[in-house]
Amino acid sequence: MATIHDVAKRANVSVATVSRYLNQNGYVGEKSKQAIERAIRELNFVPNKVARTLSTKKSNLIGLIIPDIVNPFFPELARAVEDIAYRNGYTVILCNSDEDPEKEKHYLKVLSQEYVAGIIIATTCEGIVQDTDIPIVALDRVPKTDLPSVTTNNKYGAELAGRLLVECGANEILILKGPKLLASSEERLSGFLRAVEGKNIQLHIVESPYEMRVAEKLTYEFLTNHPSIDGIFGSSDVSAIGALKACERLGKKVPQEIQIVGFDGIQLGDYTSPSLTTVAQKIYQLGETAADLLIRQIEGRTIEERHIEIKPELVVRETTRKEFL
Amino acid sequence: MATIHDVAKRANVSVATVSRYLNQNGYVGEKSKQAIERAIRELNFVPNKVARTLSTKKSNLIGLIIPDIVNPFFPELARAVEDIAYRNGYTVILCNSDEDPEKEKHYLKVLSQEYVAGIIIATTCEGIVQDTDIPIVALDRVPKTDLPSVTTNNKYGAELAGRLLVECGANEILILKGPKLLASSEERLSGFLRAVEGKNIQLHIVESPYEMRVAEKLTYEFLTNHPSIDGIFGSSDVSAIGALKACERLGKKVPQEIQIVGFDGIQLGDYTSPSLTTVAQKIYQLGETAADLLIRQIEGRTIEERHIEIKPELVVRETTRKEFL
DNA sequence: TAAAAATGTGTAATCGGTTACACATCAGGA
DNA sequence: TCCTGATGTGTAACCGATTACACATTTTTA
Repeated sequence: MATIHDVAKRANVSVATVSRYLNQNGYVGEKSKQAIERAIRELNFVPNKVARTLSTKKSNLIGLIIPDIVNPFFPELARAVEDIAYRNGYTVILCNSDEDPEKEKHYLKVLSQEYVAGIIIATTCEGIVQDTDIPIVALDRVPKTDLPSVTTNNKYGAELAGRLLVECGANEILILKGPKLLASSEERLSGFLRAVEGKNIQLHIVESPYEMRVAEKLTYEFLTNHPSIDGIFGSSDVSAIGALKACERLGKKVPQEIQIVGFDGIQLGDYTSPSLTTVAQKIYQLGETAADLLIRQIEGRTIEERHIEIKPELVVRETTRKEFL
Repeated sequence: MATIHDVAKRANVSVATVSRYLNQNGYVGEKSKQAIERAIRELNFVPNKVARTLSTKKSNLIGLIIPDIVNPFFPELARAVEDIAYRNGYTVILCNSDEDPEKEKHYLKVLSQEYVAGIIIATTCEGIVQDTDIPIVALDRVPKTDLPSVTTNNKYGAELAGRLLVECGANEILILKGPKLLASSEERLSGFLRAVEGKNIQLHIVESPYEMRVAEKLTYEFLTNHPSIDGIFGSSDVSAIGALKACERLGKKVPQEIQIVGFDGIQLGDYTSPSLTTVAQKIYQLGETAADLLIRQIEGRTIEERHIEIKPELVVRETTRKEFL
């Protein structure tokens, strides 16, 4: 591999000049420029990023910390981040935290050792992030700190779900609430409640983790004891799909006997039968926005908004009835 | 951030000694060791990976090049790779190639500029990989070169699918073959054919990309013209699920009127209704094995097998009939 | 036309590690 | 007792870039 010194020698200039040419800062005369370009071509020179990073203390790497890429919400997010990174000359390091503070800490450490240019973190991270001067953007789940963040307007979205179920004639609704730890889960609950309050609807609230099997089991049990339930709000699509499975097992017709609305808009919801009506987060847009915000920060450009909220969108599919709309 | 020099000074030894201590090579006396440990603790010293990489020309980064993380096959693969990497002190750089040779080339270049320790590549990559001395493992799709590889035994798997359809009484089968470019697609076809040949079964072969919507459309049209088809083999789960959707739209009962078998074993197949019978690749194991093989190579350990094949497994769910088994 | 500003370039230190090599000390075997 | 090999340590070059600073030349400006 040719180095900048080889190029300099061949072009009969100093390394400083080559470096200036490469980074397009400082002055470089026309003649030198030509010579350098020629030398670079002939030597097939590619600048060494590691050396550059060591010197400038800033790499072209972006760290992406998410709970688990296998969770269907995250691939699209990761993809969006990667796309934007790619377009801006950055590369993405993928970190699965499993929401484990130890792993989070480990990755934060590793990433800073790698001099990453910035970090996007979509995980609860209990105030772990603080010490560093690396640009960070919080995604989807805002930690308590006041990091720049990109989130979905959960309350608004859940309200849409609530209104839809009400309009479609649900009278007794089971809410599969998400884990207490997640702020988003509480927001969704409160948004939903706001939509249905005063509508004379009977509500049941069950807390369920965002795992299909568990949600299925909980719903199955609950529906067995409360057969008159005719509407379910899953605080995540995964729970909603679990609920859908439970209805199927119980022989309850969806949407005729029970209507279901999820939240998230993961691809999966489009492939179930019946396909899932849901409040779709604009996942790609979330990732895109976060990456954009991060790169802005990295490059020291001005940031208009530090906290960006993206409105989700109701996607009416087959687990709710159409006749009312 | 403290450097190795700070540690050396504080421990009253030379940087060489500290470095030896850090890397556990060369001799370090007991006294020096104690002093160094103390200094490291007091200074909160963390070695700078970038400097280390520059010096040794080898980082702790592993590049993972896949077509698209959004494709449901890859998150689990990526997760497996990341898990193994994590356990061995490596970190994963995620690259989506979209099967685009330009992007592949770009990433290969970037990764080598980053001095990645190794690369796992799951993409067609037309002989692009060759020049380098970076350890590489081909995953899932073997390029023509003789890179170490980890693949699913596609022929065997497709044969299982064929046998199952035959045993379950299918007489006229539609094969949704994958893209010509993919070797695996041809292997699956040939495996399937081997299983059904001589069984007096009528076959139709349609080429379909691994995209649900397209597969759905193609199947819909084909079934409209060939209503007597009673079995479908999707060369990927995604196509099979598309086919399932098409059957649903046509009012064909699955598995009573048409039976469907997919290939891949993506999570999605478990959540459709009816859930998809499929030949499941051991996706996690594929990723695990590839990562393991790569790290072995990186660390210069001996490699028994350069080409590892993993047998897939029939997962009988609800798109095939049980009574025959 | 002289001073000031802009342009062009090179030298050498620096980023933070690794490691070849030289050298010192010490134990054990002949 | 002398030699040999193991043990322990430091000096300084090196990995491949960036960049502050000094200096030379050319162009503007007054």
